[in-house]
Amino acid sequence: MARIIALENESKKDVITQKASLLFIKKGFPSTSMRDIAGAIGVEAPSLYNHITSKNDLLREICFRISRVFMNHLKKVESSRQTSLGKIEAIIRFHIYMMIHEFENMYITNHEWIHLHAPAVSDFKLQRRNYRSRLSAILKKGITKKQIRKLNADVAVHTMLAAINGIEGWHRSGRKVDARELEENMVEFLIEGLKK
Amino acid sequence: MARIIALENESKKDVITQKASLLFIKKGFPSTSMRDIAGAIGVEAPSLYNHITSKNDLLREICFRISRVFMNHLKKVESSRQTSLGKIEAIIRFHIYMMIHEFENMYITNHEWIHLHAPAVSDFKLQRRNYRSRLSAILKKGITKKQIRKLNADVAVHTMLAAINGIEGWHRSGRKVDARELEENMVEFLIEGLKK
DNA sequence: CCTACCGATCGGTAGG
DNA sequence: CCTACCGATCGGTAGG
Repeated sequence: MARIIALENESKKDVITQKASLLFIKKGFPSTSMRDIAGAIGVEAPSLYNHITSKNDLLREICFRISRVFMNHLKKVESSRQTSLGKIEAIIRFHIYMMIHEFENMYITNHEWIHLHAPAVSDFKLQRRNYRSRLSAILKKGITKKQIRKLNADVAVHTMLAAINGIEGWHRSGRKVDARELEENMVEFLIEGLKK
Repeated sequence: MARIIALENESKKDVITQKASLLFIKKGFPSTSMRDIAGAIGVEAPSLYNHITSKNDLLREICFRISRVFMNHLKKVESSRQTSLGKIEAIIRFHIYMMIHEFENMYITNHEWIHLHAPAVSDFKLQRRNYRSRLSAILKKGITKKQIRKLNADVAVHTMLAAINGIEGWHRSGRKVDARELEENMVEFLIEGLKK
């Protein structure tokens, strides 16, 4: 019984998060009011607070869930038996996959995290910095082993991640590109730019 | 005399725009209040309205000035005598230059344009679309002439522009990278990815 | 350039 | 899940 109630709460919260995500993308986090979210669901704003803690908490959960997913993936890649270039390609493909299949939460994480509150915002920045410096380490190893072009590794990491995050422009403009074609073209562009 | 007053008004307006830009970057456009801007200058909020029309108008002027600069540059490149790859490199270098030297206004234009009001927002999207499809045309010509790798041109345009706009991450994190090193590494990465 | 102030809207709480 | 409502804050105007 307690189990059923818990499940009902979770699913209602998921509905809120989902509707909120779409509005955050459309209007931005600060311009989306709790009344907007409530209206999209069909309830009054105060009712939302039976399921969530605060508007900012909604944002926090989205950003940290995405952050966790990338951290877990990175750990697997780091401990895999592949060349450095192979690892980078796996990471690139995973970022592309996430931009396509988790677009809403990716967009919000990439753009609205600045509105996180006091401890969360610095935790988030720290995780991000850590993630990128570990990518940088993989690139540097690949450069040493002459698999990767001699580039400034930090510049290369920022460049390739930004390029992939640019897939958002695709969703926004509503252009029709096959996901597979997008992935293959982007991977070729980036890998050929990196490959020695 | 009228001339002098006009110049004074312009310069005061420039101060407002400049201070507002910094706040828009730090807090986002919607979360920046007119009181924030006024406070940063040292006046009361209503005083701002002697120099500007509205908060949204401030955003509009920033976005359309940047848009105009890119359109003018593109026109020059299009009519220049260079290979397609040469044109693309010139455009890449110009985008990098702008991201470094006009960072504040570039950041706002890239991120906050969604908050533009009714006719401006669609004008802006139209200009953007037009600009990108003209870059795409240059790429396609380069592919036909076998100067450029056979890629989906729209994907390539989005990818390279997003990559360059990613320079914002650099400013934000406050990392120290020499502008010249940043430019050369990024150009090499992107051009080698495009070159046949 | 200011003070005084407007109507609207915000996130969130009380109480049921 | 609702109504009723809070204090705060918003963009902007009036009037000087």
